[in-house]
Amino acid sequence: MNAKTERYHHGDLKNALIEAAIDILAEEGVHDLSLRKVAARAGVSHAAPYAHFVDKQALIAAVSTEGYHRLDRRIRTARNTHTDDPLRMFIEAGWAYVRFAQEDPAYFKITLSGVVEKEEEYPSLVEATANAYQMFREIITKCKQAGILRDDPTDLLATGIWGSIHGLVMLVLDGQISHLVLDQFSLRRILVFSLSQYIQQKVPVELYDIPSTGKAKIG
Amino acid sequence: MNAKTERYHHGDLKNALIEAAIDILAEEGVHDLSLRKVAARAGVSHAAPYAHFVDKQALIAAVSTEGYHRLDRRIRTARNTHTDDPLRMFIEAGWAYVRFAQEDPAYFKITLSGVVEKEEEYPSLVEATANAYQMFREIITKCKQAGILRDDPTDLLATGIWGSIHGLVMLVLDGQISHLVLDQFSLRRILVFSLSQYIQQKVPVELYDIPSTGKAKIG
DNA sequence: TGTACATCAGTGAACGCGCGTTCACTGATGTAC
DNA sequence: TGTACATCAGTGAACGCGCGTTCACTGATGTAC
Repeated sequence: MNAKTERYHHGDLKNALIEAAIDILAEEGVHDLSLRKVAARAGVSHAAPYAHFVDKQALIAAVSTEGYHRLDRRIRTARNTHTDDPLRMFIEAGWAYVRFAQEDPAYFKITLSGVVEKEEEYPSLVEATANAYQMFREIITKCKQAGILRDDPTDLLATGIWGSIHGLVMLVLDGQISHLVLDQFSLRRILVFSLSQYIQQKVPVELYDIPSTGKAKIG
Repeated sequence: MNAKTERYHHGDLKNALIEAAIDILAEEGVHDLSLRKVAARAGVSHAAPYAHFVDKQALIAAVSTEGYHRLDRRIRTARNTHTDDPLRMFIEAGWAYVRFAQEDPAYFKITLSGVVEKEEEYPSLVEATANAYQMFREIITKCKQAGILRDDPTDLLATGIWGSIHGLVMLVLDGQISHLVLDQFSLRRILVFSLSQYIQQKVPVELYDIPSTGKAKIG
């Protein structure tokens, strides 16, 4: 199916439009996202999107769905990287959420800020959100089994922890956290501090540092 | 100064415009807030606001400032009502935040979502945010002294706890929390659960219930 | 108290803009024979 | 392989709309004498 690219007039306008929208979000923000700009960026006339989306809402729903997929993929990667160390898995999963938000604030916000009004009309969006939440639940279950988290109801833990991470991210993105605070404590540090309130054992100091992407190890 | 109402053509258009904006936020949401609607609602022509605000941003900054004042007032009330019971004070302060957001989601969002771009140009807004944060810090300090909270840096505690409450609220307002979860646990219950992660003693069960506004007491 | 003038809050017409959406169309591709 | 037709992705003009902002003005209030 991928080989079909460029087959028709454009080839894969639908996905090109989604990508264009994501680019605009990254470069100009939520308030400058319009169907006309998306079309222009994809190199088609401003009426072309209507061949693929019934209206603007539908495009946004598609963008949001893709956002959940990407977020899901990132957290899943963090989980799979640390299957043998649940504590680390827990923290890196949260950190993946923070990084996703920081790297593309407008995209993160449109994905998670419930801009889509009638969510039930977009089944793939509903599925994407459910999948992401389900994976998050699995991480929590694993941590409960490992004794990292207390044996509280998973949904209660999930909601509290998600809220903790989400709120921290939102406050930072919206410039609500004073520089006086952010100069004292890195975002990573604040995240680990928040998460450690839920953790039933001492968190090793090295987890307070942002993990390097290289493979170098000391010792 | 209050007696001056109705003195001039309108009397107190500046504040009337702020109130009109708040009404529109409550009834129509953030996306339907325009200078023209605000003016119409206040009963003046659409150019009249320019006698009091240099542009739309300035009006929004004033609305946001007033939002911080109201939020501040609510939390302060919760604090003053429970000076002799720090644990309760802590939880009711958080609950005041949640209630404020729930009662007027759009107003809460515009106040806390950093819509105002050049915040430093609006000193009274900066002052309002600083005051609210300062009061929150005081509550936390009091709880540390009472042994309710651990002796971590106040700013770290403040940021973590604020993030916890804020994230929970945002996820609920944006419809991200599944009904399957909200049917199991009330928002109050989730809030107390989140806060109790920070609390260094057992939280009495009755705090899981929403406090009645009446003065009736059992026993 | 009365008149002349200054101040300034609020008016109403006008501006240019970008928006979402529609519609008759064009023209490239796919399909039947 | 070649022709006729159907399909449908993309075009471009047009629509009506509400927006933020400006500007010359009006008319009520405050002030000086």
